[in-house]
Amino acid sequence: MTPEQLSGVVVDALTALVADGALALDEIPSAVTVERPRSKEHGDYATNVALQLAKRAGTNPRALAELLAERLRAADGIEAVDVAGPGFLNVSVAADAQGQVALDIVAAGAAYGHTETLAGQRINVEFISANPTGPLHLGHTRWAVVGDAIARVLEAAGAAVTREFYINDRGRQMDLFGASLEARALGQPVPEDGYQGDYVQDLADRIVAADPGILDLVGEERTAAFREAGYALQLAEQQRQLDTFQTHFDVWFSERSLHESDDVAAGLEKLRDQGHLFDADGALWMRTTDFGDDRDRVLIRSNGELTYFASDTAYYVDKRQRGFDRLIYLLGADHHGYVGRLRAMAACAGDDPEQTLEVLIGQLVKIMRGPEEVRLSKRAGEIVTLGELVDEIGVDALRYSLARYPADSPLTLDIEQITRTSNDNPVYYVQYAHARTCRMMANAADLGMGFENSPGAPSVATGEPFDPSLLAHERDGELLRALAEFPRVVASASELREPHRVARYLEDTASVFNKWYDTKECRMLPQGDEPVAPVNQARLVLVAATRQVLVNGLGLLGVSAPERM
RNA sequence: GCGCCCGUAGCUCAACGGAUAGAGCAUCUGACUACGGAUCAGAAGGUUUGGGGUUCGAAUCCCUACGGGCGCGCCA
Repeated sequence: MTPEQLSGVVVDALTALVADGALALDEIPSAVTVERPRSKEHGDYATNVALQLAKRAGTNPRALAELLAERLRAADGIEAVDVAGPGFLNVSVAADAQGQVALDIVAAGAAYGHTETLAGQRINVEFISANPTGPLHLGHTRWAVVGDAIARVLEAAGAAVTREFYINDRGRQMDLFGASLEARALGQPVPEDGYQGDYVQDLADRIVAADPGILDLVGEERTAAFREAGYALQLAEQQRQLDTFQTHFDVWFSERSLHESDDVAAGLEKLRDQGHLFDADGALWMRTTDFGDDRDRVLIRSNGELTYFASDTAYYVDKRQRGFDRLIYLLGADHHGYVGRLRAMAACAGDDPEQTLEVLIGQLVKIMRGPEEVRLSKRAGEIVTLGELVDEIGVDALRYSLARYPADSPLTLDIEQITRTSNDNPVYYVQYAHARTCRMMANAADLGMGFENSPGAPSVATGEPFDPSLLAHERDGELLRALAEFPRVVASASELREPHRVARYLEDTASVFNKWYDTKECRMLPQGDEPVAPVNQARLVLVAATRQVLVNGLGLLGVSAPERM
């Protein structure tokens, strides 16, 4: 029995109590909170429903709990119900109802954990969105992992998700980039505020090597040629890096394209229709203060140039016109000042930002090498790049290490620790547990254990179908409860946009599995010359279910699940 | 000055308002003729920064003080 199923049983019991007149409740909830208790003494599942509803029902929590307990004891699949503390209901599930979960998981396969909670929603997730003027760095790396994992989790909850990368390929930074490349190619010092890193020299050399004629150009034409050549190379490099990092975008959206098409004009027109634009001091403004921004914002400067914010506004309108219900932006903490004007801008465009816009602020990452902080200084050209991190740490360990923390908390990573291939790094702990399930299943197959066609079919070795009531050991129950929780973890990770919950859950589940494995009474394979018994077959289904959960969970984080390590 | 984020074990971090605040690392004890030991069992480590409040119940919500990070351009 899964938590969801138990929730349904409790709701049925409430409904029956109200129908019988034993309980006065104006509204019966459609679902109740069911938790996996920390302590084993509190049963398989616990619910606080009596504490939540007592006041509304005009009774005290213990009395309501007793009333409910009596009903629940009579329900199918429930072994025992206790009332504890201020009014918690602690429920023990019958072994066969619990064991059935393993079979359900194996039958669901890759779909296990998927829900329909966000079905029908079209969501755009924009993340990284770097300038194409240099390598992706540590900060981008965190957003690559978190943004992609959020997208995966939203998909698992049934949403239609588009991953989008906004290329800031317009404006002053691009021009500075071109000028920096040109200066390097000519052996001149790079301009004030230009790009300093060694990679600029490398790029300049590659550009000249590919097109020696570029040096014969003059003036702005030459600067622009360097800018465009550098843009192409850097963008391709970013795309290649993200590809090897298992982060794949559906849309690479160029800021320039907004201006080359009519999008900016159309976006401004829409805002004008809504009545939130005005002229002052020779510039065009948006009255974002109408919607809580702390100052109005300029869209067209008095010199006629469009601001970055004008692009962002047009981009927002464009996304909405492409049919997205909800736009999620992942921004670094250094951009949090931008949130207010984004929300106000959405409101100026006639939307309710509460419904259409969601800005997730990610905190910065500090990186250590043992006791030493690895200093990042873009000005001095010292940056830790995505490529370097992948080379040193590996895709799986790097992704996992960044995915297991909430994005809104500052993070310190120790390179020495996460490169260690021991259980210092939880990614190997989870992957090892998965590899172990694979080896066990292979061993079982060697003994003729296994199921043909479907796991409910009679076992090849015993001729008996899976009997869920044989998974009756305390450790079996612990493992089943952990596995049953997965869909709920995925759903909450998607609702809260917190994929780290999946990682924490996987560590917990791997730990429960390892404890189960270490329990002598729970051996899956027969020992010595013993024949294969139905209980061995039942445990094989449990192992197969564990493997499925670990595979599905690692998949949500974009981390591989190797069969051998 | 105003605004946002944060403060939990020695370190890095968990904990949809729930029961005795949990993991890993580091420290100390144990289990290897093993379904893969990259594992498991155990010890020790806490006034959840301080102080008020809200309620059946607060690390979590509100107020406040202190400490840390970041942001407040007709820059991008």
